[in-house]
Amino acid sequence: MTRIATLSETRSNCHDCRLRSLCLPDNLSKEDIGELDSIVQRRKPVARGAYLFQAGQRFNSIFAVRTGSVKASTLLANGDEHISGFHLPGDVIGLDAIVSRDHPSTAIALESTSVCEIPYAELESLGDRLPTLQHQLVRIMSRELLAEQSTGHLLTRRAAEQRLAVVLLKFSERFANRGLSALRFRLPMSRLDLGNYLGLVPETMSRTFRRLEEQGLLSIAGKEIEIVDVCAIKALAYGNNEGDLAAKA
Amino acid sequence: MTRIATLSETRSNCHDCRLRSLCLPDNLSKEDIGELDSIVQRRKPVARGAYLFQAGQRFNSIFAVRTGSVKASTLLANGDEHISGFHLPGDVIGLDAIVSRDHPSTAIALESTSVCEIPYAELESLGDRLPTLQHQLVRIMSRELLAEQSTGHLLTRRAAEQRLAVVLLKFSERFANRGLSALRFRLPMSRLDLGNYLGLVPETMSRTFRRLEEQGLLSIAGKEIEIVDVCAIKALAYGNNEGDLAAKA
DNA sequence: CACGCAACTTGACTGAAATCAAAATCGCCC
DNA sequence: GGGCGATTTTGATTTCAGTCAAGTTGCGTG
Repeated sequence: MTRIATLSETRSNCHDCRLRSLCLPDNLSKEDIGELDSIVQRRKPVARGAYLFQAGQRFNSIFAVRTGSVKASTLLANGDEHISGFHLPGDVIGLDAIVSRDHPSTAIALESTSVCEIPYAELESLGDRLPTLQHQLVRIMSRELLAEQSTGHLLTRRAAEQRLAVVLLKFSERFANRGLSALRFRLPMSRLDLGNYLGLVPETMSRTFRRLEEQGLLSIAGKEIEIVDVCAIKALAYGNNEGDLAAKA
Repeated sequence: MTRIATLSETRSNCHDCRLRSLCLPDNLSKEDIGELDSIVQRRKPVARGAYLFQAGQRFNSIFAVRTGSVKASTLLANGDEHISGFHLPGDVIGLDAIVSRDHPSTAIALESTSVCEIPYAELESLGDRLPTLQHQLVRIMSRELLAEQSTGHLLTRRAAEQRLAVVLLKFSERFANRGLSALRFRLPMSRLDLGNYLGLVPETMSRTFRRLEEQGLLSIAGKEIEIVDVCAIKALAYGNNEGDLAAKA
């Protein structure tokens, strides 16, 4: 099974970055992008399992994912792990730490991952001088708010099939936003982790994926997913009709 | 049963507003607050059931709740209502509309409610001139992000008692943040609406409240709630130990 | 390549929340 | 105060995801 979904390598400057329209440079003039460029630190790729930052760590920077993927994880008081999100290239991580000045969760690379690190104090200062940049930051935060609300909605649904259908459609859309196939993609996280995020145990994840495949909605090979019957998946996800939350996040 | 929890009337300017530290004026100098004041529109109280804005409506303003309470509601494709949040005095509403330029949900007053309306274009312009104001807006958005993540976490829990325990503790904390009793408060929303938010049907809400009361954790009179055994509620909410997410949102 | 561990699958069983149905209560308006 | 509609409660039953137990597969490391 060959690899279906791949993000091509992004360039080493914001102006030429393929993910520009999802990230801070969007809406900025060429000159302003140049200024932003000067504060962005392009970190070397980190290996799978590496931490970008840890919960409780002092907040200094936000991070834009360039390649790879990241999960946001919290260690609960009872020793369990809770996964609160998955970040793809183009996502900006760490915005939740701005208010409290420390990171509420740990960011762990799901595969080899490269990020742009943007020191927040410098971003803040630059934003004071470049209003468009500051506005773009606010827009990105608004976008993240919407995404979190959408997750909240999905998690009020009890049915495992529905939860899975919604999250697959959300991934589908996120991949499409990045120029990849909406119908065939590779999920970077384990079934276990995805289940943790969805509030479903591994047994249920296994059964639910299998049911969706047997019903002809999906075709699955390991982590490779093909959405076979988009209409049926959407009907399952949202009730009798398409769209609604999908159009927002 | 007399009314236990009440927010006193806020003053008609930002500087003297009791909710200042939860809202945009926080961290601003007296002069800057004066400038903010000049763009804030203090709307007359609206009646219970009134809309502050509707889903799909063009985004022009954000709203700070001064008195009363508001639910955020979305009409789903299948005709059902989904409730995505409850806003108390000091909360800033509408931040999720910044990116898409239209409101994703409808804001409905749960009781007589007054808000300060802040036209966003004016706020944006003022923020360009007053960096501290813009930074405060970003902090408020970061706070909202945290709160949404916390909701997401609660909703991965399957047990109705745990969901209810967590949400009561969150309300408890929010009331405490506003100078009210953390242990005795009146919930402004119906059991139906709270259940919708939690993904629990009315029957389960009824049973779960009753169980928590029978077990001695709560004392309930209609919408008035008293948390009787804080330790037991926290143990129920978070497993064997206190704190963790509670400390963040 | 072999081994060990983590991830995943499968089957049987259980229990909690949803569903269904109906009754009771509450709040609002005339 | 009465009526009506919405909300809430109560009881019986069903459903489905979690738990328990064990087996299988995949991946990474030496």
